[in-house]
Amino acid sequence: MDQALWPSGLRVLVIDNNSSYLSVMEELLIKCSYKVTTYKNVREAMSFIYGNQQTVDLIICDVFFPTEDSLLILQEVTSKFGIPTVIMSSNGDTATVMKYITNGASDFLIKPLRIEELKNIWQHVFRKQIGAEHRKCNNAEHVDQLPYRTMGITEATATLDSEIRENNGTVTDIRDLRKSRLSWTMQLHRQFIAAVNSLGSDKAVPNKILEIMKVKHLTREQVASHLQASPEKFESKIAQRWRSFIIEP
DNA sequence: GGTTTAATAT
DNA sequence: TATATTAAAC
Repeated sequence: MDQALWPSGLRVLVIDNNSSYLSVMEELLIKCSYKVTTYKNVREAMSFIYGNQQTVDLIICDVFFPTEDSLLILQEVTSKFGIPTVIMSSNGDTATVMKYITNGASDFLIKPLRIEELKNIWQHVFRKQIGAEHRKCNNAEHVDQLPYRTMGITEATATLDSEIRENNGTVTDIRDLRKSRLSWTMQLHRQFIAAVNSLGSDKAVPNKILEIMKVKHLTREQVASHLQASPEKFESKIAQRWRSFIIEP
């Protein structure tokens, strides 16, 4: 293969709680002549990204089952900074892969990763950029405006024109007189999840979530309702019970 | 008495 | 099914 064709120096951030596999990944990626940064948890990795903006081109992240909210933190950051994310897992059942891909992951790779696969991951960086340009030209609705549970990005949905947005895409107002009830869009849901995560899963109550989200015309009741329906909340509760079950039987 | 959550309604 | 509303529980 022609070494010159590879985008050497691509800055890759790897997140995996298994430190031995983290070093395996680092070794493989360095062989691809990428620049590698490694982190053992999502939280630290995200603060690195916030502190060093535009120094990461691609993120490779392990699925941290059962605390899947890490994926949602990733989503928030990647959508904010436009960094493509590749998910890796030893378990590659179709439902799981589908779930991550439809939630914005650029690729889903099965462990153990071969260097042949890593040599090609740079394509996601370009694909993402091209996709963004394409969306701009077509004046297509943004993925963030789709309902957060939609399975396919091709599904047609009316845009919420009166969702007032800032430049970074953050929803600041949900008022829409055409709609009788609120629709939780991808972006609104991300902000919700970000708020839940910034509190703990134990301290995440409707009032505090609402306070952090800073979305005009969003009510405590709406947040409460969403919190009940939130699969993330549900799953983290299961995880919590799991832990307490294991620790104190 | 406000807030949260379970249950129920739409 | 997703969101809203009710009402019990905290």
